[in-house]
Amino acid sequence: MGGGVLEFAILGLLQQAPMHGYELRKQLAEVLGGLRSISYGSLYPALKRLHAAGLVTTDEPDRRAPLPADAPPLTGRRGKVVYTITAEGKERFAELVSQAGPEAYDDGRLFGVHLAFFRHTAADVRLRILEGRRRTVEQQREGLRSSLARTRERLDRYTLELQRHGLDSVDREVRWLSELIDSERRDPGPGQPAEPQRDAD
Amino acid sequence: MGGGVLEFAILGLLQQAPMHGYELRKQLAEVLGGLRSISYGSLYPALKRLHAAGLVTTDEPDRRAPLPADAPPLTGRRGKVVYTITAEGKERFAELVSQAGPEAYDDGRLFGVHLAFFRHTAADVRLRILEGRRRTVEQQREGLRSSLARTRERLDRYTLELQRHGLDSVDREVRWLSELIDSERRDPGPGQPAEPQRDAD
DNA sequence: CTGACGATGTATCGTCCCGATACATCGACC
DNA sequence: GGTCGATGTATCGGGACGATACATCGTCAG
Repeated sequence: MGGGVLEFAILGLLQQAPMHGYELRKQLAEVLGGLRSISYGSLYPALKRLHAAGLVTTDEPDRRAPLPADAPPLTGRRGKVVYTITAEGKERFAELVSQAGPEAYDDGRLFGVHLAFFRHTAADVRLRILEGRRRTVEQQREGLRSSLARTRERLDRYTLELQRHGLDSVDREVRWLSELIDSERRDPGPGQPAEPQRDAD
Repeated sequence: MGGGVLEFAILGLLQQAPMHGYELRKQLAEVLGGLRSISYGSLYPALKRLHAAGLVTTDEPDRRAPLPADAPPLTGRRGKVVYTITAEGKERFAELVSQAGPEAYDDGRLFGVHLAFFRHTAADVRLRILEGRRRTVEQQREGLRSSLARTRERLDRYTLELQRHGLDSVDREVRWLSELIDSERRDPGPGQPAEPQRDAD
């Protein structure tokens, strides 16, 4: 729940269709940045937590195979397990998707998941998340800049290059976000732009 | 030891001067990318492991203060602890610094630490690490490229943008590495270019 | 003088996540 | 009939993190 990046992403994928863990993992790798693929050591515990919380159900198929006593160890015949999102799960996902506070953009991974499911997000929330993310990254950039300015002389060439490259990446991220924001403002797409917001909690 | 990114970085910093944990943390944040600062929940366990392995010693100062019995709870008077690298620690650091295999560049964080301590690294090892890193990142780029080509139609605008940005970052990293490699080849700096390597362990 | 505050400083807890690994089934191809 | 690779479920040990508690020190206001 606290971090919960994975749970969020899993709910988002299961929203679209029920899936096996294996399939889930592949989709997850694509959605979450492409490089860093998710490990089973994260996935199955996350699914277990979601199941315990009643947000997904498992469609455990026939493990009623006879299995005669001639196979001594036989720790427990594995079967394919299909995970399906529950009504509560959909509710939770809708909640998560409408979060527009710092928790939605301060962590880059969480921001990535939000972005991946932006089509389930209202236009005004999208805009606030993008702007929040830009502010966060801009602050990082300022931190890096001043740190680099302070230590410029004391560092060797390689460390300097590393920092310069990092600063450049952050700079590009800001520009990328700015483009997204502009484009979002020009064409808000589906979702209410800045609606009532009267009876929010 | 397996991962051991932090241990490596700590040894590298202590190589230069003995330090407190607090100071270590600040320096670490600068060396390791600048953005992601290290947490105490990582730092102190790492120091404990290093201490247990005999790679650092602690200069625990006077905790022989009287402390009369009028302070009931008093879990155990904290004192500043200065960490100093041992001869074994220096040895271990020298080993780590001369690793030029996949473990040095497949993990980006580990590569970052290697780069941060490149001035302790022989010129030929530097070059092999940089080239290895470039190969790794190039493979990531190809993976991303083909994945993007495969799924281009099925993805919405935001996911697409995320992947495009990711691909762009990876692409820039390759170019950055290429510049470093060229520069390294033009001016190898200190360190033997392709030396004996006879009596390694 | 005193007390509040922020920087410095050490340390642990619960939890998430990861890499490695084991176990298991299935189709294809030789 | 045998092996290989893709599919598939699951656990283990350990590293890293955020939050938090505890403790010391200088400083500046009242």
